[in-house]
Amino acid sequence: MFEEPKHTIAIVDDHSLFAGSLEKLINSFANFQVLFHAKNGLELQERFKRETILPDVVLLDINMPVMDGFETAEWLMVNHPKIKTLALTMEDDEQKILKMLRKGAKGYLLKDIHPEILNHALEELMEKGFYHSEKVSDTLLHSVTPDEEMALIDLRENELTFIQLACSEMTYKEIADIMGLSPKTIDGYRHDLFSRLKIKNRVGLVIFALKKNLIKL
Amino acid sequence: MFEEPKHTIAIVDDHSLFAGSLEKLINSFANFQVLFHAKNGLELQERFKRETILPDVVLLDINMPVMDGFETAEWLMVNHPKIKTLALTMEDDEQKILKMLRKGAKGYLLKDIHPEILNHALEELMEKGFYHSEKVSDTLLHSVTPDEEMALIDLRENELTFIQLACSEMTYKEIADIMGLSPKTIDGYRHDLFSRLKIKNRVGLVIFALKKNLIKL
DNA sequence: TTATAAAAAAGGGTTTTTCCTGTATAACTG
DNA sequence: CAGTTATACAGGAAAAACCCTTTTTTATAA
Repeated sequence: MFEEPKHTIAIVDDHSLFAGSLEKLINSFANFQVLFHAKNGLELQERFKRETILPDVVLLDINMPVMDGFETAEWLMVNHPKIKTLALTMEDDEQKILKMLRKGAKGYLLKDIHPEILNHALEELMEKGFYHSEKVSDTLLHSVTPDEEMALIDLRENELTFIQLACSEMTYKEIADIMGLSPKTIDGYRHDLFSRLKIKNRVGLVIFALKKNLIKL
Repeated sequence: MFEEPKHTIAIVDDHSLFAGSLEKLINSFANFQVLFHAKNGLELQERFKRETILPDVVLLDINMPVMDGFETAEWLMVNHPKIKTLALTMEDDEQKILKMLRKGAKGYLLKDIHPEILNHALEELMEKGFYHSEKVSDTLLHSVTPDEEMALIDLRENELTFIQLACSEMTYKEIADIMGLSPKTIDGYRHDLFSRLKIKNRVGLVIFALKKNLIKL
């Protein structure tokens, strides 16, 4: 019987227990095997320099200490466009999913995963070149269908911080103090976001943040 | 050589991949073995009814669909006080850790775990009766008074309507119009509720309403 | 009917939010 | 280099939110 060579996979994940078991799981699949395992994006880059054989797929966690999933995905897209990146994360934050896809990820999976789903995702990824779970499909639908341009808005780090703080009972002055910026700058953030998000006041901001999972209750 | 009986453990965790590998890991420990595995608190209860042998330890995830970690910990504390509960979760949310400990958990571990740490935690748990990771110890120190559950507040029909409208982007003037009341009356509602609910502004009101399910997103 | 308690309204004040228009500066671009 | 863009920041002013106290209305029960 003809034996097709297995697709190789690199895991980039800081969670040692999870990544360890993930490796075993993947190696049990018929068509896939783990090539190596890196703790963060930087380690991945180093491995790429040393290794002669590169993986077909990179399983990429978003939350990593040194070089996070976004940076790593971007780096992979620029430097190794043929390698398929499958984002893997706890969070079902719509913003993050979209951002990850824009950074070049070919698919997105929540870590709360069943073995069969992972296998299916990998198969799809190799066959069709992309994979999206149901949850992600929903997200994409919501962003494409004009549920207003709300979904397409990308927030800078400062803006995200501002929103999260504005969802507390702090005054803008207090927020400015915490963020080490002038109250006038904060007011600029506020005004800018209000018009971009088409909201009228701080209540609107809280509702936006909740709908987009930018804050937890 | 004398062989000491292993301590038994039940895992309550919705994440099948994680829980599965956790089980294997625990079974590899010298003094511990997994007795069974439940997907949520309800399933745990059912198992407890059926089984004659109960576990020494319950590894309890906070985030579960049907009966979450808090409820389950509380139920265990009331019905099986001898069983030690070790909370296990992604989130390092201070409030949740404290809440979990108040619900009777004997220890708290972040899921991002190393095998040795888990083993150590379990050993400590059996020996000393409790285990706290560094992070949790910090949290405990910082918490002077764990804020009590929001007191049960009874709202009149008008107040409820006001709150619901105030959770939109309307101004108080507009709310007054809709409710057919003077803006000054509405201001009275606002002021009264702010002091009763111990909140500082409208953001606080939205958060209260969401926590109490007075509004949906 | 009258006492009284609660709800509604108002008066009058301070603070915060919101909305403009505009400047300074560094970073990027052709 | 000049021109564009992005970010931080300012002043001023109107609107809304917030706070405290007092008065009127309304309901209702002794």
